[in-house]
Amino acid sequence: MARAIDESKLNRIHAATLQLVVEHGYGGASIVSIARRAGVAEGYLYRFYPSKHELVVSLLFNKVNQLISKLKELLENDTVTRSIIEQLILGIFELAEIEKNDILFIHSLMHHYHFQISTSQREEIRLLCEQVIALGGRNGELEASLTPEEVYTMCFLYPIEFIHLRIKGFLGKTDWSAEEKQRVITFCINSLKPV
Amino acid sequence: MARAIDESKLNRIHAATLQLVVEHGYGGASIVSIARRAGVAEGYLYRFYPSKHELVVSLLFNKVNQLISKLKELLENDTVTRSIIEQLILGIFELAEIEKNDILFIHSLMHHYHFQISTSQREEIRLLCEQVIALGGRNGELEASLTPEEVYTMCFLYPIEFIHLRIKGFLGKTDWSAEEKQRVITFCINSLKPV
Amino acid sequence: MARAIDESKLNRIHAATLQLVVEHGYGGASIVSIARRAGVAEGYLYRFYPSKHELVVSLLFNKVNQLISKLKELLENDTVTRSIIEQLILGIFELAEIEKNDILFIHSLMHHYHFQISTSQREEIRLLCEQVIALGGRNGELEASLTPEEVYTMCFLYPIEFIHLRIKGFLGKTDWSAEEKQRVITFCINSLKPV
Amino acid sequence: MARAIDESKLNRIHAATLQLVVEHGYGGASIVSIARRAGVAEGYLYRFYPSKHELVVSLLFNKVNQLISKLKELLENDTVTRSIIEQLILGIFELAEIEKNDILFIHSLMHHYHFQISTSQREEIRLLCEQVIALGGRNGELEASLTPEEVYTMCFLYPIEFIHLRIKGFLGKTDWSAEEKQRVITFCINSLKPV
DNA sequence: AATGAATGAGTATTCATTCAT
DNA sequence: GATGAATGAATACTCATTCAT
Repeated sequence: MARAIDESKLNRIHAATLQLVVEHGYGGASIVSIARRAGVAEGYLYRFYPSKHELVVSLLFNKVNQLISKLKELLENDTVTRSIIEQLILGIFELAEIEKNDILFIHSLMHHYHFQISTSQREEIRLLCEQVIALGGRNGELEASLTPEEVYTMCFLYPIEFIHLRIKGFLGKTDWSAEEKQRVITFCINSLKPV
Repeated sequence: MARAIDESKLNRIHAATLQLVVEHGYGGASIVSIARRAGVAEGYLYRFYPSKHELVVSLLFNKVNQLISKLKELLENDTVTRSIIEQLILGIFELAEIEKNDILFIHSLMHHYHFQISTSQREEIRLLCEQVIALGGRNGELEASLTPEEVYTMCFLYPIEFIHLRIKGFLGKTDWSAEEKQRVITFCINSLKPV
Repeated sequence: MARAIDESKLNRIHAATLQLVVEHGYGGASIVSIARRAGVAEGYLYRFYPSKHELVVSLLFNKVNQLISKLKELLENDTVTRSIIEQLILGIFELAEIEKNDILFIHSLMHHYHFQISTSQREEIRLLCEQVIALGGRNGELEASLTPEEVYTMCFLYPIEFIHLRIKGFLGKTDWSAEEKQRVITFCINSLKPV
Repeated sequence: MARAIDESKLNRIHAATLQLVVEHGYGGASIVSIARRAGVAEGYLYRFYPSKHELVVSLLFNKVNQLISKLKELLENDTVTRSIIEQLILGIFELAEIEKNDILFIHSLMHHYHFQISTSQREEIRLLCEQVIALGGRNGELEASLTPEEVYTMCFLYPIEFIHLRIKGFLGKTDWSAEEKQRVITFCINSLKPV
């Protein structure tokens, strides 16, 4: 009988939060600015989240889940390690091309003092990296002694940092070509393959 | 003769700032807390820096310079690329062992929205990375088509991220052995060497 | 025929309001919490009261009326002052025993900045106290020069404060015995009787 | 070397807080209004108190202490119970005549949901009341079976409530004559004396 | 009739910065 | 020079009230 929840409002809050955290950092993304950009009342988001922190945590969780799901799916449908890694990194690039704020958002918060990728997601990542190692070990594509940390570093962190450095123009360039994507992949695979 | 600036006070301010930024993040390191820990008056540091931001920027600049100087020195005194890279990474580890806050400080701010490694330092880093590539190319130790970005990523960013992940216990472990340091070096060199 | 107002809903609102004001104070009893405890929608009570304030005022009015009616009834059916006072105070205790929130509610609001016993009720109380004085004067049970204020203080305020002090455990004890009730009555009568 | 703390500012904060709590209740005395009336910056009082609540608690403590000290002093210098009680009540009236907000402030908070006279002060009051009872028992001025609660109620609470009822004009009058003060005293003593 | 989505003015509190001493 | 008293704009969050459905 009361009016239905306007889903688009919640979406706009999410979008505004993501955008403002990317643009001005967590501290610079004030509730007022988020509400204003989303076109809702200041107090509205407290109907869904108990605090600004929780809102951002939840958003981070979802964005990281996207990445994890991508890798999970690849591992289920493919058995060539090289191809899995290639698809994963291409997937991260694709995400950055479609919605570059998603990657910048993850990047911004994974290094922020008050945030961390959740314990459960870290565990999931570790298991997936172990699967990659196991698979790569069986068909001789990867060095056997590889640690999950190394796989995580090269397959997740490295592409994310690469994209971040580019978008921020750290060493000049602010975008990337198809060749450069391939180079990131090659670079990653080379570092993981047996000596 | 005017009284000399009390160097020890300034040093204490620097130490307190570094420590508190690492412990509580930039936002959590308040001027009051910095002044209190340094044992000086709140207003005192404004004699040297126009703002908290400038103080931190300056500190970041110095800490990054340490790293750059290290590499510069190595490049001047050594001509074996492998050895240069090894020494650089060992140097970063050594810094983290002696004063882990230095690395955490750099890590914290290089990803912080309001900070960036300065343009001039970025340029210096680029030139040094090019020198490494040139040297490695001449004696066939490195792939010829390597970009400065790749060298920066593997020789600076990767060890720093590794140390950070460990100290924060991202995947469990919170320290590192001599073997693990060697592994980071090998991993880095493998990724850069010719295929 | 229009649907009758759902009396039970209104009752539940009243009960919830009373309870929450007693438990958390006027400020701590939010509309949401009242509505939730009553099992009605937030907006529902605005059909009956223009504001939270009016709701509470009306409730206070009713609760105070109970007390006034008690005394009125006693004055109509009894002519022994001592017995009237005894019955009144026992009545207040009884109320506190059956539904201690009623007394705590009155107590909480009669001292609250934004509330007051209504002018008309204050007048009623004054008249009743005068009746008590007149009656007590006629049969020599009470000091002739007594003021309504004194009667009000000893017969209403004192028992209410006593009950409140006990329930809150001001000086340790949190309940009262039959003897203690008698003592309150004696104490009250002693203070009002001729010297 | 820095400027000295302006004591008058702190005094003005205390005065403003007292006044505004009396005028608009605890909830109605906002930090902005307190600061504005005191002529200081909003944030200033946080140099002395960690919160609005603590500020008010501390003020209440001091005001109640005044009352307790008064009684203590009387008990040390006098041995006639009647005279002690008389002086105490006259002292409370005097306080209300000099600075009626002090009494209203105590009255407002002693009944407020979030405040209470501190445990230690309640204990002090209990001990003093016991002293009064002991003294009054020895020289036959007071009923032997009196409880501290009864003494507290008649000697503290009753005069405070009386003053409050008058100032608020509960039953019409808004001040009191010397005779009326004497009457309060007589009333109090009568209620406590042996039957 | 009854709901509860949505509002936004209001709250206490923080903290970098200024400047009288 | 060095201090720390004082400022006030900015912050996250609350909640009585309105009104579309």
